[in-house]
Amino acid sequence: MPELPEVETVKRGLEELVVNRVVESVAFDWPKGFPNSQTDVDAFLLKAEVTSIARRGKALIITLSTNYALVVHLKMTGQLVFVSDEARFGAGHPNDSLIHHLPDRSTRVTLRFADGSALFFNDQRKFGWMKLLPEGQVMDLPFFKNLGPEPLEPEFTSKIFVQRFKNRGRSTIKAALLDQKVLAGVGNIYADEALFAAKIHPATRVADVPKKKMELLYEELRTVLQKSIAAGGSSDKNYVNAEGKKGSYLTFAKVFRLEGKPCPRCGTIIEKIRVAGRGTHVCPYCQKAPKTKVKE
DNA sequence: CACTTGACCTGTCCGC
DNA sequence: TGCGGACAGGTCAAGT
Repeated sequence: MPELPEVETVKRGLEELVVNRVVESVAFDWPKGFPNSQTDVDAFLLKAEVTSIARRGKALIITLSTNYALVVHLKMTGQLVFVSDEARFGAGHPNDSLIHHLPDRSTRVTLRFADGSALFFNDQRKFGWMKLLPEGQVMDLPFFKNLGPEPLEPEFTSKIFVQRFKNRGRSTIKAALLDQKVLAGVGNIYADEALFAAKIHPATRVADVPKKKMELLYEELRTVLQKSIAAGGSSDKNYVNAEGKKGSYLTFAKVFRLEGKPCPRCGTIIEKIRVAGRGTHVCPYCQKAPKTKVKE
């Protein structure tokens, strides 16, 4: 699921909802996704206060007063959902209805706070993970090694963007966009949307994309990511924010999951093909296929 | 090293 | 209705 805009949305929600809360209990039985020992949890998570929330790429970093941090990756179907204590917070809280549904069968870890509220880590497909480790060791996790720059940072210029694709000339532009070593945070939805906006066919070799087009792609990618954050991200299926609510970006999407519908720019029917091993949405007229034919 | 493919899981949808 | 297969927002390891 979550790509940069979705994870950013969750991050902002957690800042509002869980910072300053104190962990009262932890329920977990998922060695693969949350491998920490009970001893670690007791020592560094129990009684800890949540001090801040950060995002790097598609990962969240929840920092604790114990100088440990919880690092969370939601992968395809992960959710971090906060639920208030109905009795304490009163009826009418935005997600009161969730109280009666969570935990559910996809709940892998439950953090209960001292004030009666709770944070649920749900993950239907169990691809996600959460690790508790000293704050100073967070960036040593394999996930953060070689992770590319944040595309929305002000210092991330068009020039740097173009440079990141050096040595990737023979891969398709879509595969390169999805490669977290090139850029952090882009996934299947925003790769397709940005390539459509820049009128680049996803199967084009990087070396065959003119510099002008790369510069346009830079602009369009950032625009798409920003618009999605403003819309609270995309909810194709599982994604919800920290209040359990869906994002609305897909109502603005131009090609993603719109195969069979007319292109909003030219009316040609949008096609779904396979590029970089992923389902890929293109307008065959706006995004001219490269000469070297790729299997569809 | 650059690049591609399959594996990791669970659930759903589609065709027979 | 039942069953098999393909597919799903992401990374990894292992292959070429």
